[in-house]
Amino acid sequence: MEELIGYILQFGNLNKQQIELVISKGQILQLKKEDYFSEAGKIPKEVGFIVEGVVRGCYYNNTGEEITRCFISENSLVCDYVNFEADTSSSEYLQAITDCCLIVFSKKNWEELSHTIVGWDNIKNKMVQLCMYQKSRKGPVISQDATTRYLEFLENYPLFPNRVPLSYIASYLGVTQQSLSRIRKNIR
Amino acid sequence: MEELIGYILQFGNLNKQQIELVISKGQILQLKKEDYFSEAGKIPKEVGFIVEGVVRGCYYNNTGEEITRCFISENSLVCDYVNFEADTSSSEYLQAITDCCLIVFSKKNWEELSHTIVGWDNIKNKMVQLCMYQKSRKGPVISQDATTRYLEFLENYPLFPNRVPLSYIASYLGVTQQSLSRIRKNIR
DNA sequence: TGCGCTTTTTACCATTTGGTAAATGATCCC
DNA sequence: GGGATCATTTACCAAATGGTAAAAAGCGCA
Repeated sequence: MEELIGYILQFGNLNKQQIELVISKGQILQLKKEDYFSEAGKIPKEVGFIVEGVVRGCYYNNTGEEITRCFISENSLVCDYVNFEADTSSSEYLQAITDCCLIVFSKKNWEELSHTIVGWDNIKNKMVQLCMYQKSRKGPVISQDATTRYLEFLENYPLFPNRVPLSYIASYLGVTQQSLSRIRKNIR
Repeated sequence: MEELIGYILQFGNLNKQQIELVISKGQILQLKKEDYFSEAGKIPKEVGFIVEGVVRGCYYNNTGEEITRCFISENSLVCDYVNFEADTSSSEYLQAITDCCLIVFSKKNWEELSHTIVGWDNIKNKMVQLCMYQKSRKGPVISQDATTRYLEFLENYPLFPNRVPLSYIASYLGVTQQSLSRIRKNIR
């Protein structure tokens, strides 16, 4: 749990008792590679924090193709938060792409923290908003060519090429597998 | 101010007195076409709500090219909110691309609403998070070809081609002006 | 109205990327 | 270990997009 606490304390202060309370509300969840954390068409039921592993956000476009929209790895929240809050159904899947260890909070427990810890809402919203902000900044830039997008991807996620299949990275970058394979070859 | 109040009440309830308080903290701001609402490298000082007009988010990439990252129009918040909250400097410009009428809240006034209206923080955070969420969903999809991106842009922003220059739309969609012009021609 | 300026369109060709298919490489399971 | 399955690379050609340049259209202003 230390990772989670360290993460939270970036956004505000909690005393020992409050930290204990947060810990008591979280549960360990192990996901196997390919397991879903949440699914398109369903209402997200939990907020997660990734202790170990990589999760991707993905959906199927109107031609049935599977598109990877984002990658989320250690020390980050994972949740379709707007739909979690509003009890509305999600439009994407959140899927483990390696074996993962998460700390998860049920909606009930997550809300109880708001009621019992003064200042929790402030911390919570800063966390959520920073996550959303970073997601929008770390993603591939549409006006760059595919090679540049891949090079920037490597800077943002240096370890990923070893951890996740090429096909996921290709769809994330908006190119075909073949093109990405060619780009890799030309870089060397 | 009715537009603003209608917008806010989507996210929670306020009584008449509270509505008056919100109104009293907002100020009208008229922007001329090409004026900046906030600038890269500076700390955002205000939250805005667009009553009339179109604003774009843009920045200069490492080759000095100007990239339009998003469009924001009527009945929407406009603010680099994470940097506004954290008093950190923004990485992009928010620029009026038509004459605009905004209602703006200084940081001081915005924070006073939190202190004086119970439940304001809840409303505020829902507004901000929905804005961030929508921005991430309305944008061009990198895995689609340029024609599809333009067609979806037209669905999301049907009136824009008449209101904003082609060059902004082109950089938003990640294509050159020439390509976008050709795409327009082929669609007809 | 006519001039100068900016925006948009068009044309040409070079380059990048996609689609299809096959070959190679890696992994899993029996 | 061997065979089946999946992931990645390579090749070939077609299609889409970019770069440069010039023409046409639109717009503000005297």
